[in-house]
Amino acid sequence: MLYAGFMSAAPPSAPTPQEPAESPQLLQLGLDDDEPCLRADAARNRARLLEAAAGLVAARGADAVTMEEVAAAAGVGKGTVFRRFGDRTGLLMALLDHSEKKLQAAFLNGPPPLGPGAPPAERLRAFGRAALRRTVEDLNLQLAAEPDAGRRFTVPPYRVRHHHVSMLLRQAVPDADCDVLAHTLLTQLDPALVHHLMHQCGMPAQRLEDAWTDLVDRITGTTA
Amino acid sequence: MLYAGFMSAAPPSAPTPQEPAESPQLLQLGLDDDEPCLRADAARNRARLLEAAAGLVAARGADAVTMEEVAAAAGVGKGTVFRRFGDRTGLLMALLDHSEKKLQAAFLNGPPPLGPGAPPAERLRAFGRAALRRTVEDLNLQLAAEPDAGRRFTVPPYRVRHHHVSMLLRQAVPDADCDVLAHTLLTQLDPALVHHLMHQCGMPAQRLEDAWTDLVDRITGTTA
DNA sequence: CTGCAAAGCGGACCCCGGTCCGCATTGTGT
DNA sequence: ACACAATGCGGACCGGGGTCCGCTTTGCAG
Repeated sequence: MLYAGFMSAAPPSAPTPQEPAESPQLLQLGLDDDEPCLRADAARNRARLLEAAAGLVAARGADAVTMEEVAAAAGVGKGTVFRRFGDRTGLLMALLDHSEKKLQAAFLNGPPPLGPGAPPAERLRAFGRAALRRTVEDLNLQLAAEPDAGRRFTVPPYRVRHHHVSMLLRQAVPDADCDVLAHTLLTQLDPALVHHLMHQCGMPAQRLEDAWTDLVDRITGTTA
Repeated sequence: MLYAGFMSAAPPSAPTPQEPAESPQLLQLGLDDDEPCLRADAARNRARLLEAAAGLVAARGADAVTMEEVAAAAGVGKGTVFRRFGDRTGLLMALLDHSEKKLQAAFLNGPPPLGPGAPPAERLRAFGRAALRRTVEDLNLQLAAEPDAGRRFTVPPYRVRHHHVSMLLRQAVPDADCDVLAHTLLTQLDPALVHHLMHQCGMPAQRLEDAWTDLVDRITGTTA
């Protein structure tokens, strides 16, 4: 039962038939809410927990909040939190779920240049810009939600991003090892790195966006 | 006192006057041992702890070993471990220190193509190859030693590597944002990623080396 | 050799994430 | 309406990382 609560972050919203294999087997026409079918009380508690957690995090910062506090604030027992969200990371990721899904929707079905329709290199540039901006929005939470080293790359949101970038790369530079290259690109959007560069090195957000663009240019060979 | 024990991993061995600013102010002619000047008993305990830790880790795997066990095996109190090494990560990093220092020495003063003398792009390729191989050697330990998100980029060994790669990049592609680019390159050597690619995706080590080479080529523009 | 400050020691202690299991709630079939 | 699985609940409990502070050891100065 270690992974409970992770499904909340996984599935993108809809298939996109216009481009080859845009989102493969993990399609699932998304009703906005997740969690297959929860018993009435369970659903209520889940909602309460998310609300309580959001409140506490907003008030005191993510890593000053303990799981027990969240449980108490939601008026449920500690066990309930863990059963629903698996672990601390799971709860925190659930808080980010909505915003992540919005981004996913945007690059999976949204309008170009983020969504399908634009040339791959341009979609890549747009993707980085969008992801970067979203990351900057609530860096702290995202930092606290970072899963431990062992799971960083297996967590659903990351997989979706990787799949997407990998696909765009295959279109732009068919002769490269796009799977690995996609990871390389994605690590430049890693909250921990963004935090380091902005808050510890004092770089402005713009510079990160520029660096992303430059990297995409170098990798794809395009210079636009 | 949070950072105690981290100096053990920091300083490279010697300045290299033959190349511009090879290792800037953090030069310090290195006697092989570190830890400024430890009281007799302290030094003895430190050694015992490292030995005990190494033994336990080798025997049962890094993350099956508790700090208390290490302390007990070394015949000292728990507090001593933490005073000496700061935290769990600190202890684990200390175990890796020797091997890391060897690598540092190799790319700071060693013979080309790793050390000074070869053209920067080639040094970069050699660096990745060497770092990758070292990482693969004791992946588990390295995985367990990974510091939490907040410190990943401020920990001395990383800084040294970053400084080095950054410098080589500045020589190879003066017009790029080498500071950021260096981070991007380095993340491809991250133990967590290497683990993921090799053990969860089943890639052979050779493929990672090739991917590194390819990435360096793309970024520097060289194709050798 | 002796005295004394500084450095080090160690284990009791705290905290928090995560688990477990006996009990309560649900909702379904009849 | 009732019974009875199945699902969920919650708080006691555990383990391990990290801290603290009264005591010991060290080593220097006289």
